[in-house]
Amino acid sequence: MVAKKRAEMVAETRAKLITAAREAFAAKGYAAASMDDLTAEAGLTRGALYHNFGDKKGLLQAVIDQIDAEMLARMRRAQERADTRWQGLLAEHIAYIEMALEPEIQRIMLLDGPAVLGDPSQWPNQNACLQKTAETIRALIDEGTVRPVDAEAAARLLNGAALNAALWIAAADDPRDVFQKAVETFQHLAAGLLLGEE
Amino acid sequence: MVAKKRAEMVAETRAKLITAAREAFAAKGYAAASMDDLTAEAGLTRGALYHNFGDKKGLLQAVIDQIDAEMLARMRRAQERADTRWQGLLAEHIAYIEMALEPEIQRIMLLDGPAVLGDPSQWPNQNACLQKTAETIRALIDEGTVRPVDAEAAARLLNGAALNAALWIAAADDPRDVFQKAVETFQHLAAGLLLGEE
DNA sequence: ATATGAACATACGAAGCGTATGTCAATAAG
DNA sequence: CTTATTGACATACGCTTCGTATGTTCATAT
Repeated sequence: MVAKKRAEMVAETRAKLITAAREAFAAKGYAAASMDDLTAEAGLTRGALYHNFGDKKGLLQAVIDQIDAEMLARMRRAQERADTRWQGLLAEHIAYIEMALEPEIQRIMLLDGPAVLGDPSQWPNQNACLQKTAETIRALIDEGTVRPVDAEAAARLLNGAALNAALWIAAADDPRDVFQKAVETFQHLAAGLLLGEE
Repeated sequence: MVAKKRAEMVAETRAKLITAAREAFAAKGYAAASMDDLTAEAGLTRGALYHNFGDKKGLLQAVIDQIDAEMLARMRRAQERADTRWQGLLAEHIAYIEMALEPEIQRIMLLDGPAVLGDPSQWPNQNACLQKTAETIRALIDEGTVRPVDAEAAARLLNGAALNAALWIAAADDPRDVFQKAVETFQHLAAGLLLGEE
């Protein structure tokens, strides 16, 4: 059955372009990645690109959506493996820090993405990672583990701390050593949200 | 005395270019800012730009150095006004959050800068804000207020949290309300670094 | 007085993006 | 079964922009 449905062919074309774009954006950065080059890499031309994604930013958006979904899945798995909900929250962020170590994620999600498309939390995707963290924090507040702070605020600050930790680690001479320090400090910070017995 | 020294004229040219670039980068973003346009705005041509700054990235670097110095001064003033060193640390970051509310700082320092020049901590300027925070934390550890964590790690995570808080506030419908929530949550998080009496 | 070099301006070439237009095949219509 | 239409690309074009190569002017050194 060589013949393929129309929709299948389109999906295949889009997938090839997104894959080529991921590699090009990760390797050269968004601005330096030529659309002629990356479409040729996928065996196509810019025509296919503009037809399917509108413009260069549209392609970046599609790449980001794909990566974001993968990140969300990994965070979810990390959280599910934890014993308590609180440890799940920590595990979630440690997973986030680990992912941010990958050059591809750094370049596309943390540097070029926000610069080109603006604040991630305003993305159509609604920033699934962030939503997920806020949800977890809400549950922790309800069960009395965490102070009654604003869940979204807490999620944003924790994510920001984790993000910077990742950037720091990535640029370090000894990533392993720095990773340890970052995680330790992160846990102390996060503990500031716990409901003490004062 | 109309005649100016050679060095003065050069400094003036550089200042005019940097000023025009700040406005253009802030208004349109780095990528969309045309060097023909911004040099014309300063009453010059691209020749002056390439002579003084090498290339477009060099000009961005100069703009960033200038803004970074201003930010450092504001953080220093905020810290000096505080009663205790710990409150100084908090005041420093609240000042940072406030600054990051300005579109100019957001666009240039938080979005385009890292995307174009890479990780801020690797900048020649050595990221004065970060160094300053780490220094303060070291002092707090020495005086026994803060846990003996890695000072640089703590500085990075706190800065990251503050940064994301600022981005969040900037995109909010009601910045004042969100600002309150962010600051409150930030203080809880930071308190996680304090040496408890456990 | 002349030479030299700094501080710009002008001119040129190359690359890249977006659009406008063309082509082909698949499906819908009659 | 024939024809019209539309989707899915490819090709061609113009415009903008960047970086460099080449002037040009003026101050300062000799």
